[in-house]
Amino acid sequence: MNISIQVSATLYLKDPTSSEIGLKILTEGIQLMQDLGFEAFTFKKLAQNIQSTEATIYRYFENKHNFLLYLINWYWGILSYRLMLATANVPDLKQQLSNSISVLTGLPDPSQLGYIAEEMQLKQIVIQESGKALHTKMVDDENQNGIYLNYKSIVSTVAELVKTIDPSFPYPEMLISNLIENANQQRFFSVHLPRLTNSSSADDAVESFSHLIIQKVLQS
Amino acid sequence: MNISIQVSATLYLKDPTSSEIGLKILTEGIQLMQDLGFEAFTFKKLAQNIQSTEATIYRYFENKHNFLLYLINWYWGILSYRLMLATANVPDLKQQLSNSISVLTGLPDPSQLGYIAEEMQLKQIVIQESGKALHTKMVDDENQNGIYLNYKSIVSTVAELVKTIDPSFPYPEMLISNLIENANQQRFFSVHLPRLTNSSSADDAVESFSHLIIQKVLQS
DNA sequence: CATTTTTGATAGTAATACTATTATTTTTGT
DNA sequence: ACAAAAATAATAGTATTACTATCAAAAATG
Repeated sequence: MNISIQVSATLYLKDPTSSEIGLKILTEGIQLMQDLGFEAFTFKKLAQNIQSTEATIYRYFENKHNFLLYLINWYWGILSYRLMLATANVPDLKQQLSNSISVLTGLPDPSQLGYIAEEMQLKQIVIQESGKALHTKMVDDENQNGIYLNYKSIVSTVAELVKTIDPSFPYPEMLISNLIENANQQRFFSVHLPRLTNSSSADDAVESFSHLIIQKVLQS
Repeated sequence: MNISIQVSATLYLKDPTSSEIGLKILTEGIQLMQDLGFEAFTFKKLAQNIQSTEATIYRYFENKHNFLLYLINWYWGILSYRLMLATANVPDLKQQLSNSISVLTGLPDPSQLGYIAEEMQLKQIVIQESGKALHTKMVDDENQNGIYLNYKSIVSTVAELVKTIDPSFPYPEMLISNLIENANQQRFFSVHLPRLTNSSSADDAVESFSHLIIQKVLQS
């Protein structure tokens, strides 16, 4: 059975998970977004890929910007869910935090609890494209529409954990959002600008770095 | 007298600093890029702003993507220069590192040594738009053309400092590129998604956070 | 001051990001 | 099973963008 992940309803005109063709838009859209990148991705090309028409896709999504936001929101929904699983029934707060950092900065593993098939592809899209979705003149409106609630709730949850463990630490939200953003950025660097990082594809330096920062920076 | 900042020659067709109209493209272009954002910015609009024509601007820059890369490269050139100034004749390595972190993560100050008029505007553009320049299918080619040399050299220089101070620290490049990227990201968050950060516009929490990380993470 | 270079003015093209219309197919409620 | 409603396909059309091309006028230069 599939777990339903919440995606803000302001992001679509018609719920793509409610029909065959909607699901095809999602699965083929993810693939095409990865293959072409956001700028070369068009609804026309996607329509051809799924043997449908532009007009049909436009009935689900207002434009490709909103489609990208949908995918990103979906990703944060998945992470939010995995975060819950990873901390449930863990009595020790420091262990909860450590598990959270692994979920947020590590690589998803198909054998992991709560793994969702699309997660790896969505993560790639978040790494490659999320800056283009965020750094727009529309951010403030979109934020008001609750588009970033999933993300903000993740940061807030883990930052609360930090506050409980070390109430004297002055920048809990900054610390967590930094570790999340850094993980994605460093994974991008390791592929395209390896001189800017110490993350090789072999070991998971990004995750280790994150744990190290937490361990050194928090008093307990 | 103005200091000349090196910008990679592969980024322009004709050096914009070599003519009146070229300089106008730069100064008005920076302004318009800030006002409109990268997606709404066009050479046509810029041409109208400087009472010239699209064709003229196209003789200086191949397209707006390259124009943005030029601005970003210019910014890293300025930082690179300020980094040199801030560490010259400072005997203590730890003080050199601390000064470097201030240059890279703090806000420029007009009364500061080596301040360049355009720096603040360029910084804003880097914060808002640099993800769009970087996260493209062309990164690898552009990297080969030396577009990122300024940035890589900054990271490398400061990472070397880290290595000298604490040879046991395993992720020096990651640490520095993280602090640089984080500073820009957090400044964006503080304006648009304040829940994700602890940076208010009043104090400079971003810079303090960066110094704190360095201090806690390195052994000396 | 003749020549080269640069710019201005204008036109044109292919692609993108949509909107609109109507016919056809699919779904659904009874 | 069938009428009504909804969804989709097919097609056309529009404004804008991101350029390229051409040629005359102006400016710089040697």
